[in-house]
Amino acid sequence: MPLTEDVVVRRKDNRRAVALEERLASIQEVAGRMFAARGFNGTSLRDVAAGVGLSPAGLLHYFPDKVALLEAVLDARLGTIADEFGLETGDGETFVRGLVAVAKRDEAEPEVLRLFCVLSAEALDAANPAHGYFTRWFGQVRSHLQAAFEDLDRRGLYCGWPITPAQAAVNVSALRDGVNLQWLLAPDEVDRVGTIRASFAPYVKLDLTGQQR
Amino acid sequence: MPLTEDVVVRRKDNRRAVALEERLASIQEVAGRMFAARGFNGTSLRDVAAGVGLSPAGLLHYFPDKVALLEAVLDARLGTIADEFGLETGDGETFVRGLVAVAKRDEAEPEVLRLFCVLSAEALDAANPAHGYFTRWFGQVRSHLQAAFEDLDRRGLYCGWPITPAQAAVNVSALRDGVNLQWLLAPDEVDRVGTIRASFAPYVKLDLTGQQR
DNA sequence: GTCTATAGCGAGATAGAC
DNA sequence: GTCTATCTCGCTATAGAC
Repeated sequence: MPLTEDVVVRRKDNRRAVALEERLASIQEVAGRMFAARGFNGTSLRDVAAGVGLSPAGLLHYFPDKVALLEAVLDARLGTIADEFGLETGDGETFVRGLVAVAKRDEAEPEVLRLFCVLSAEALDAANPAHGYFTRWFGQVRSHLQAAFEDLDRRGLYCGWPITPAQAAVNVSALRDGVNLQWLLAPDEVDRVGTIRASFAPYVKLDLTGQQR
Repeated sequence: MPLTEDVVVRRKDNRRAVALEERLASIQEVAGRMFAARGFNGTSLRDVAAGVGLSPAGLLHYFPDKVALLEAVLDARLGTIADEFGLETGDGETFVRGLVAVAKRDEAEPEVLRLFCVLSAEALDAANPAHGYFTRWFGQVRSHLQAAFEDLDRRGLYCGWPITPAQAAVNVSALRDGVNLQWLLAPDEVDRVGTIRASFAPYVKLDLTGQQR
């Protein structure tokens, strides 16, 4: 009976595929933590391999080289954030509330913030493999934020004039990045979430003090 | 005549001392440029040595090791900024105007901004030799800014309430750092100086549009 | 799929000649 | 004061056994 054989084979393949996915995910997580702590340049394949219980050569079975590993980490971490909080809906209010919620949640795992801070600074060098990635990312954050403010303006919920939505987008996103850096260096002296939440106040008629999610 | 001999010797020593100072300064400048471009971890002593026309061993005649070189660079670059624009006077208005002037001037040489961005992100790692340096630096910027706002408040020139001078200090300094990062990645899309100047508007009754210095 | 072994490079730092 | 030579180390990546 060829049908049965087919099914068995497919199940086996599925199990294998799932195991592979899990392996890839756990490598990415370990690598992400280490990149966050010591940067991309400061982290060796040996470190990552040891952290995941493999030899360096064993690790390179899953990712052809170090840059591929970096790209996988960035895609996994940043890609998730974007669609996790409904940040792609085009609804300005949802977007703004989503940003505050993300800010709150990130406080629980500062490694993601560090990853972001460290890698984006390293990526200032045009020769860095993540340079294009971060240029694109910052541009997207700005333009999404601008679109959100414009959407709110259409609904009479934007109160920032004469500051334009475009300028407000720069202000809010820059303040966010800057306060991350300061908070990571001195968590006790900086109220990160409060600062981020308050940064919307001059521009948006929304009560952001409540608990979402 | 012992007097004459003494003078000759002292002149010689002076010439030597001056030459040494110049050598040290030029090494610091080259190292600063390279640290700004590729970070501390990403820059090798060989690179710096080549840039200044020495062998690696020759370079280490002037600085005992790589960390000493980093500290010299930081002291030279950041130490200068502080007293250059009267940022230590205790006069709030001078301080605020000085910050705007520094922002304007830095635009001409982005390497300093890059140096700052890259090294401060690397320094998030507690094991980084500049970790303490940057923790201190950010703290000082915040407290100086807070003192400036408090001074202006005493003179009736602070209009930020209910936002406290301390919160305003976090907001302004964080926005500054964040906009630096964004501007370095996309200079054409971000109006850095305008953003920094405008960041004071909600807090301070000063006309900052004019040209100082 | 994971290993050992190793090639090949570049790093930081030292020793000692000149 | 600056060099050459060298030590020792850690890194990325490859080759090939199991």
